[in-house]
Amino acid sequence: MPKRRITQADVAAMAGVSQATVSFVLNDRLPAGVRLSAETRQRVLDAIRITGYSANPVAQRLAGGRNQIIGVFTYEATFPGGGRDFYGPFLVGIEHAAEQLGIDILLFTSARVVEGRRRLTRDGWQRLGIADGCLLLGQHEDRSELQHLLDTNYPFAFIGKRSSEGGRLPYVGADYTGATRRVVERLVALGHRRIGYVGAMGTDQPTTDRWEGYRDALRDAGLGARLVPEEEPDAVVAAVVEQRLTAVVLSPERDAEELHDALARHGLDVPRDVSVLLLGQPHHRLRRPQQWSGFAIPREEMGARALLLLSRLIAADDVPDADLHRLLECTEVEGATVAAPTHHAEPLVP
Amino acid sequence: MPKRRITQADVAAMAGVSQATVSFVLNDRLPAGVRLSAETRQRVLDAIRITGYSANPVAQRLAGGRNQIIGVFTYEATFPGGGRDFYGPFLVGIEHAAEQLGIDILLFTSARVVEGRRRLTRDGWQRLGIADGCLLLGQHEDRSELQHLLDTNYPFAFIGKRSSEGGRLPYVGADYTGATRRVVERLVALGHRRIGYVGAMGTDQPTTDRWEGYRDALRDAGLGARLVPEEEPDAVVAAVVEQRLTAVVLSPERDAEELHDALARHGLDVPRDVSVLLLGQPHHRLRRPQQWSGFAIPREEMGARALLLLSRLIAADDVPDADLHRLLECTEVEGATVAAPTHHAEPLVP
DNA sequence: ACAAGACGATTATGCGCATTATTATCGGTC
DNA sequence: GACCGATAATAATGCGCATAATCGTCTTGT
Repeated sequence: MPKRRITQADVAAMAGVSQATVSFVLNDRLPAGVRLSAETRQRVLDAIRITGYSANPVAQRLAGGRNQIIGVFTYEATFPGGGRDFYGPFLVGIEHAAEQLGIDILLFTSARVVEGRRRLTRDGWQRLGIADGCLLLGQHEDRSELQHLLDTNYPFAFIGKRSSEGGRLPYVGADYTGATRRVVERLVALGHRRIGYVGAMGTDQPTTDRWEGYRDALRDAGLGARLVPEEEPDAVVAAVVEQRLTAVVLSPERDAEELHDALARHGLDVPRDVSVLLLGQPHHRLRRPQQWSGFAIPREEMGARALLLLSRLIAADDVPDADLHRLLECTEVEGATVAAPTHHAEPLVP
Repeated sequence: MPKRRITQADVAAMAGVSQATVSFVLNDRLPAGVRLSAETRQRVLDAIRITGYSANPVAQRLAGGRNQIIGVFTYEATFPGGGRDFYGPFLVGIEHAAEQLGIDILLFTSARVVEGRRRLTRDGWQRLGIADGCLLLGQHEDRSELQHLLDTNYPFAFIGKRSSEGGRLPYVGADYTGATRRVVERLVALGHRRIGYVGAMGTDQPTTDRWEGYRDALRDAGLGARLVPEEEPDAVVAAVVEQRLTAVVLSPERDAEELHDALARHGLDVPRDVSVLLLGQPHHRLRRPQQWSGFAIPREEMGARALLLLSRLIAADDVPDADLHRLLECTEVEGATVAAPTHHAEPLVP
């Protein structure tokens, strides 16, 4: 804030035109019925350059214009449990794209966390208005909020697939289903026949997607799905032993290292006795440098592309439906926790 | 954005008062010459509750009020080289405090990066105005920008010590000098006599502070300072050998792991032959889980406290000078890279 | 010579709030 | 009964911009 900010009125005075004219030139979009001569236009442009004018984003927004700010709302609290480890990469992608586009990022940290979740309260809705649009991320299922979002015509986009609300929610997600499928197919190709899915059977999109990929891959291979919902590592190990699993795919909320240790305590080596594949980056902090096999969610790219999508939605309201949704491929991670099943693990009499 | 946002005018209508009255009640601060009866006040309060009114932050700001948004400006680009690893923790602290205070965070990612540094251009200054105040972080020495900041009376605070501009720059920093001093004293107590400082002799505050702590600790112990400015790990090792150093303190920009490997290649073990202490968290990503000895900068706390300081500056403009600056203690990290010097490393004839 | 456009702008208004200046009413005083 | 100080509020203004509504001045056709 310089001593006296330069306003459109200042520019107008210098160019010898009205404030409105300056606004027209700046937005490069003449309302119907308004015309400007090339010469006037140039005078205004010169004045802008000389004065070093730059728009006041607050006034812009109040007057119903755009201000090159996009909001980021995370449903889950960002910190407890090192949440930033998970959200961080998305943020990096968002910021990277924002930098390219000359956009500022507003983090809605003021929305109080209730029961571990941020909510879009009345206050929250009001605050969204500061930004031209908003990116939403995190698990969340409050129907009324989603509906409200759609009703208001406020530009927004989700990071992470959202198939509810009749597919009208714009998003950029990752193809968990396909990635899980490929990972399982790889196990099958290696000779694994008893492959477990370790994780809770939730109703959230990532979980159902992963399960779908797992189930379909096994079905296509003529094998059966085996859900291991147990929470406790030792219970998981018990299931592995009991069902004579030679490989498990692991939901990323589960602590792979704990499982690894539990397996070791029972004399099972990874990957010799059991292959372990991680379906996405682990949500907890890794304590050891081990390279887990599985796949990686392109979180940075998701963040960046979501911002790009949102920009389009803000700029034009006639974005084709097909462009509203985008699934990015996950990268397979070779890692060191997968191997062909050892012979003795194979039942001699299937 | 609900269908029709509720404004102060709506509340006023319901309470049967004027819009101004609502504003007075909300801000809980009557301008000289204005009085409100307790009864009217209550009616307004009720109307606010019933309508669920919540202020429009944009209008608030345009009218010269506060809007509970604080900006964060980082001088260095946030990403290249995994910068977020360094800035991340500050951000976490800031966000944490922001959540407590009900404040939103605006990241000024729109400021273009020129020569690896973000700059506060005219455009940047203008954009700062969106927020009530701003936190600045990163190395930076542009005098004119600092002066401008002071001139405009815009509330701001630095994260990281800033002694320039006659001590008028508010900051929350870490006590590099004291931490370095204690680390060196610890080495001396262990019996080390030839302790090198590995790092560039820059003019930036962290560097000069660390050097000061190092130099003073050695001086007080009657020992001489030994700067090892070499960049190349092998060159550093050469200096270590040549000067028969038994310990080195390492500037965090240096890659400790590379140095470790270079030492190993020359047959020097850490910490048996050479103790290595890190003066702060390493700026690069660690590839091995080794626990480096040294000290840790309380980055999260710095972020949080800086936000608190900024809040005070925004709320009241009569903050005592003494409260404008704050140095936090660094935590000493025990680690596994320090040990007493082995006898054979000690010169028999000093 | 005069209406009908085309041309090139300007004036006016409002966004939602903070704040300043102003007004209205009443009890008491000289 | 005119005057004053309190009391309790309201009207008016402006922040800087986008945008709708309006207004001159030329040209051109007839």
